[in-house]
Amino acid sequence: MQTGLPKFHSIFSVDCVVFGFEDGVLKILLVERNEEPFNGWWALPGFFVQHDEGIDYAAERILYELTGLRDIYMEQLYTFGDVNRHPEGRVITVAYYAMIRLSGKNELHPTSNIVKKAFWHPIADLPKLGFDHTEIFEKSLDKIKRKISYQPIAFELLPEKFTLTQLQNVYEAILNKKLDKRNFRKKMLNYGILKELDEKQRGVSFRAAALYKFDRRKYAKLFQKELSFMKD
Amino acid sequence: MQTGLPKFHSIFSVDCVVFGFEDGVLKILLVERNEEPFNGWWALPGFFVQHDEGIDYAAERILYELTGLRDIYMEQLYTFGDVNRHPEGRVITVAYYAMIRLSGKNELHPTSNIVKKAFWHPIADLPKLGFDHTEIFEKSLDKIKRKISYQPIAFELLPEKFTLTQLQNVYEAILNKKLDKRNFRKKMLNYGILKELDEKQRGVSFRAAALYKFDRRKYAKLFQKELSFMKD
DNA sequence: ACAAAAGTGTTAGTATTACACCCATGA
DNA sequence: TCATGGGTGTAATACTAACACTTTTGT
Repeated sequence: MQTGLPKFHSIFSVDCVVFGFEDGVLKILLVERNEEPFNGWWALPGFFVQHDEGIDYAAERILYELTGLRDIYMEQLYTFGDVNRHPEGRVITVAYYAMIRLSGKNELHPTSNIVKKAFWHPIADLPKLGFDHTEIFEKSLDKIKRKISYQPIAFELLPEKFTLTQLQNVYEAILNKKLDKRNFRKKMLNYGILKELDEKQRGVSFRAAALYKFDRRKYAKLFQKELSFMKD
Repeated sequence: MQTGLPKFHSIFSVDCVVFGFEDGVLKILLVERNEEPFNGWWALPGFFVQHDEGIDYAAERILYELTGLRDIYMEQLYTFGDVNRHPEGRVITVAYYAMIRLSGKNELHPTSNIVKKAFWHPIADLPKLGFDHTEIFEKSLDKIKRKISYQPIAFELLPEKFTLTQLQNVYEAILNKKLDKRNFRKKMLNYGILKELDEKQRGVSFRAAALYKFDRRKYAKLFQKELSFMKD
């Protein structure tokens, strides 16, 4: 390294909070660590950033290596830089949050042996996590609670085609409160960003619900990038 | 450094977007650099983080050294980590935004010679800045535009005692649009977080306006940390 | 026929918008 | 007395919140 740059360097990492929605329950992805420190503990998927890769890219790479997941919605959350957050030295971490459609069985295939396995865990009763990962998770949850009210991120957790009840369930899981069914539907449909399909739900033992798609084109047109969802 | 930490290290820095409000105009703090790269250019105040200091602390220290400012409202904004954002090597930067009361003449006293001087510049016609600082500034402006609608950050830019018109001017400067005077006042007073003082504005050559204070106590009580300001 | 979830409207209350004139003060 | 900004109210509209029953379907 050259000229004016200082001699003291630091290590930095990324950690990912990956949200998934399954069985009406909001979950995040955890890994069981296979390395010191916190060997055998559960933690968020995360690892060191290479010297020659951008941090956004690193976040995607690391998530892929630790879980086999790729091409999912991901945003930077916050950077945690307390001096003592890593027991073995100064490591600054850039946290990301991500959302994924859990379609039945997404198999998780870590390709790295720094973790023993990866698995989904409901956010309701998270165990104690290694490092400051509990704090990171909490911050990510706050973030999506706010974000879901002005950006259409709920759709990232649902399959392409979904029912209004499923959509409401996502909102309820993230906001952690019940919403009124009639008001919810009225509001959602009013935005004009859902397209009702000719298709109906299949394989249920009761009245089949109409299926909808999120209409990205209409969304982009109507609100150039933003809208006010769900004050409820 | 020990055990499992990798050999590749990186350098990181903090950069600060400091907002001030003066003569009805929103300004940010710039420095004239006295070092390569971008020697002689204007840029955001920023510098490298020490190996043994937390990043929040580093942000405060660096702002103080480059400007003489201390104890001001400051929040982390975003981390910029493209590989090539710094021309001399890999430098990841954590950006902060800050707000300060500009009471007449805040003298700026850099105590470090890595900058020639520090000065306030209106955001309306910012020059080209060094590094990716223009991008950082834009992100910070987006952030406060949003934040001012749900957190009482406008008060950070005003003196302890202010008039409703001054407060409205802050909103207008940040949102970059005119607001209706009657509606603004009604709304603000309705929140119940302003305390009207017995005092009036002095030294003006027209009808003196009533002075108000932001009532932090009431604010904290009413809304445990949040409220919805100004959809206007 | 029954269990389970889908689907549907109205009303009351609250918040938002648009809009224009008189008032108090210092020069 | 004039110039300057301070201060004020109302009506129309849009949004939010609360609330319960009928319909459809598969078993």
